[in-house]
Amino acid sequence: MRQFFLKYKSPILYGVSLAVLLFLVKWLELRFIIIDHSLEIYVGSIAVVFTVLGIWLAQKLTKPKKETIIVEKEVYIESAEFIQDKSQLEKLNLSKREMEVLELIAQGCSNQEIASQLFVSLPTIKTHSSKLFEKLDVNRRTQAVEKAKRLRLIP
Amino acid sequence: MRQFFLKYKSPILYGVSLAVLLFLVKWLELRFIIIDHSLEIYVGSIAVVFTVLGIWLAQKLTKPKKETIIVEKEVYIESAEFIQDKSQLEKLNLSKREMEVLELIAQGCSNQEIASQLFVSLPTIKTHSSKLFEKLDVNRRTQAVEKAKRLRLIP
DNA sequence: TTTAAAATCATCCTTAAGTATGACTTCGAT
DNA sequence: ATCGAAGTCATACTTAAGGATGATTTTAAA
Repeated sequence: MRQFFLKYKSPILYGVSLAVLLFLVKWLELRFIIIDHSLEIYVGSIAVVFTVLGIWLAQKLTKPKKETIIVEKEVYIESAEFIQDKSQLEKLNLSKREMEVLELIAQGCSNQEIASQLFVSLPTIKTHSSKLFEKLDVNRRTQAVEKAKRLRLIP
Repeated sequence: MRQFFLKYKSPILYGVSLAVLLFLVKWLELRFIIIDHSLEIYVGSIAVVFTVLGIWLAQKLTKPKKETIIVEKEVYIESAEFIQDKSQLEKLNLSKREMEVLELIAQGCSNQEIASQLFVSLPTIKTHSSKLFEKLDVNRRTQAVEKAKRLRLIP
């Protein structure tokens, strides 16, 4: 019994409301029909009552309108590819040549090998690496590699 | 003029609708009042019309329900966890001490620093690193680090 | 066009790194 | 108990790396 009521709650309420209203209408009809010139009041009341009923019905029956608010949530994904940290690169102000030398150092090349690969002399590479170490605030190539990887300058 | 209409669209529409309805009511009043026993139809029509009006009003006036949608924004980070390649480790047959030295080399430590950290002498570290390089088939610490990372011996 | 940064090369010097070899100890496995 | 691997330390030597300084040339920007 209770379950039945709960299940058909809305239709029952609507039915009861309608019955009450119709009774009210009939009663009003009897009351006001005998009083001349009061039809306007009667009709106005009906209008108001049924407008309210309509509003109530609409709120009961229609699905609530939705307004979407988009919130961005950061999801961390481990990536196979390497993404260079451009901001760090700017901060450190490494020149193109210094960056090349850094990459070759990271690959395990000796200064002589780097010099050969870049078609310059050994002292040139020494100068580059010295300035590189200064900018990275290190004093050994292994430290430079470790720091560069940590700062995401190289893979 | 057009802007004014757009701004007050809803109130204007409501006003017009109301005027039309009242006119309709008046007209119906005149039509039906002379026909006896048709008051019920008249009142019923009024009820239906204003119920519909109520529904329409409710839908116009109800505030939309806010719904938050979380959008995932991808942020790339380097892999959090490191998985050591045990099979490679076995193949290379690196001793415990050699592995420790390798890790410290990768961190950018000098031989002297490694010696101090492991509480042994500098020549000992040199011996270890020499054997390490031999096993890794390299001849510089930077190459050792590069190869060890490539073989997934160290992060 | 001038100027500053980048890139090049050089020299001198110091230190770190790497190679080779030998010796000693410890410890687990045969 | 013996053997070998691992670990330790030492010496001597060679080479690479790093630091300091100066000079020249390119190149890009003010």
